[in-house]
Amino acid sequence: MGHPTMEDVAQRAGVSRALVSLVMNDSPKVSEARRTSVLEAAAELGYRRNDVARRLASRRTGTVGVMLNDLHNPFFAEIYDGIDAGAAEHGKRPLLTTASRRVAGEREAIEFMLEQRVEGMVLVSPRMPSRELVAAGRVVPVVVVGRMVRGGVVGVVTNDERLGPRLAVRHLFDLGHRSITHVDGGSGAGARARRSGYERAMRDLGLRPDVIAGDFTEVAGADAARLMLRRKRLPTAVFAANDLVAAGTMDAFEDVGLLAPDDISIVGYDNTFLARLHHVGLTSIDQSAEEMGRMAMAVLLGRVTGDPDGPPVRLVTPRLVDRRTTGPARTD
Amino acid sequence: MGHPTMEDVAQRAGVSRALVSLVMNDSPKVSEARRTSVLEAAAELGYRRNDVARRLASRRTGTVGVMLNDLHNPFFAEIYDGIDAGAAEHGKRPLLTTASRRVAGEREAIEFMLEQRVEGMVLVSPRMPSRELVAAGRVVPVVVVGRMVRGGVVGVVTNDERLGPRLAVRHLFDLGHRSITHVDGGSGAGARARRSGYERAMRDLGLRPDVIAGDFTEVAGADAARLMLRRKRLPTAVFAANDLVAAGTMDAFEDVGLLAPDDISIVGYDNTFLARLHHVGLTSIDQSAEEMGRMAMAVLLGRVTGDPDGPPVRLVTPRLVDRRTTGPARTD
DNA sequence: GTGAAAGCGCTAACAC
DNA sequence: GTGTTAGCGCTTTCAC
Repeated sequence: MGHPTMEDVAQRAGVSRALVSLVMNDSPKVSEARRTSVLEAAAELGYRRNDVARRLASRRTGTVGVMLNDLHNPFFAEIYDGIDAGAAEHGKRPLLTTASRRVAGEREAIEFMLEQRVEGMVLVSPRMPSRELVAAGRVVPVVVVGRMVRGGVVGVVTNDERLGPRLAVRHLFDLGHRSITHVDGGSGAGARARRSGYERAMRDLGLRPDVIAGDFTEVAGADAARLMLRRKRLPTAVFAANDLVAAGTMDAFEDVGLLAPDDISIVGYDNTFLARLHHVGLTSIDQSAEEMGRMAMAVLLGRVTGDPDGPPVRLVTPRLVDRRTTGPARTD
Repeated sequence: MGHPTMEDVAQRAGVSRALVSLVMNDSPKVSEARRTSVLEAAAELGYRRNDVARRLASRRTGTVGVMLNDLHNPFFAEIYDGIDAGAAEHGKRPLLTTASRRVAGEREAIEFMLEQRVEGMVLVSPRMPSRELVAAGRVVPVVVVGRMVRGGVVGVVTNDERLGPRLAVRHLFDLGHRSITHVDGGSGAGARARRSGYERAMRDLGLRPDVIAGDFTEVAGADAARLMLRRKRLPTAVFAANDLVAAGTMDAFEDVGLLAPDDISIVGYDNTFLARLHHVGLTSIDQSAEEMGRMAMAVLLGRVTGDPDGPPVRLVTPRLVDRRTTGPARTD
């Protein structure tokens, strides 16, 4: 097979293998003459270091695993931007994996990363039981993004799931809405906390919570909307588990001629580019994705190097971004 | 450091290291008794195979590299679905990397994958010069998705960039449009071919092409729209390089009160979920992303195993999906 | 069936 | 500065 080795380079340059290694790692204690001839030999041979061997020999992999639960959710792409930037700043290479929103996919991804001997992992919106996350956290440092995991074994970066829904509900309440339905995220990461936050916020205002089971996808949002349409009374507003759900909900309502904000108000979550598109103009709860990603990497690396700076749980403060899908409650 | 090794397992089970290896690889020639005791010992120790060592020793990595140029473009997520499925079917693990739409990012990603000794790579929409892609293709089998690369060294899966733009232009022409501006993809993958296809289609209909330089992003689309607005005459239709550009264009037009399809018609490309959202309802050119991903993996694996089945270049036939952003040309 | 032994390509002391 | 020598944790003949 092709790939030349250090041995090949060493022979061609007439030096020892160790010297080649030193050159490849930019060691200062190599004479300029040697360095040049080694680099020349390497170039001629098309040598490229074998990171597999390197990792084995040096017993540090220099890579951190990153699992994105769903590549289709733009929110995760934004989080990844922060993770990637954070990793680059610290000289680490992220090993990116995905789970396709399946718990089995998450297990496979985690197992894969562990077999690659990553030095730590950041898991974005995993839906597996906390117990399993903690188990993973006992093998290597782990930071979970997008949901709470208690016990202090794994680091956490997430937004305040009490405040976010409260902002949404309060905003709608102030617009006169009293009948606000929540389409939740089903078994998705943080869905339960978000639902609880919603329920609490509703009760605090003396309103009756109304939850429809969903998932963090457009399809789930559309299904939920159709379910609402079959009921005898339609809510005046919908608080969706995330922007995708909101989009799906709006779609299905639009199919029967109901438009936001005139016929029904809609609030999303995550403030993704989808919400920001002017002709969508979705009112949404922002939780600064990129910053969360960067924060996750910072927390992780602190734990990897053994000197954590700051607490293991970081709570980001969400804020409401008011756009065009919310307005005064319709009066039937 | 933690991680137990095969040696540890072997000692605990009272067998040799080789036997443990056989068990871990499900070799049939191991007695049931041994197998059980080895697996028990492994479980007790929390043994997890070290894939780094495994790959070094077996000199096959079993992984194929996948580079997605931009994690934010939903089109790529859909392509990845196909790639992932294809890889799974063939027992390969994809090693996912991203490039953030920068050529430098692409080089880093490719270099990284090569250092990991991937058995092959599929590069989704790279914007680096063909020369570099061919160079990479001489190191390991490479399949490029989303643009043409000639010479037969690297495999190619892309759509017919003559037909796609032609469908768009023809559709608009049939609706009475004669002034159709193309916002192109700048230096993005396939942007040039798409632009040429547009120009040719226009000329074939006796129309004068009008191109505004862009990029495959919403921002570029919005910029282009604002540029058009500063001109003396507005086209009656816009053919955007992709759905993101189309969305950005629509946004900027909407800012000044111009709506599709009444004031201006818009056609996108890729038919992503964005176009499919009902309240966007973007007319777009579909190129079956998932199938392309699956195809790419099939072509790649054929080349990896040395028995390519079928030609190295696969041309997918695009089709127009007519939605709500295109209508009769306005008559000034 | 099972074990011994020789690597895989590299790093990291340690001598010189 | 440069070379020698052990490994890193595993796979893979090849005997027994």
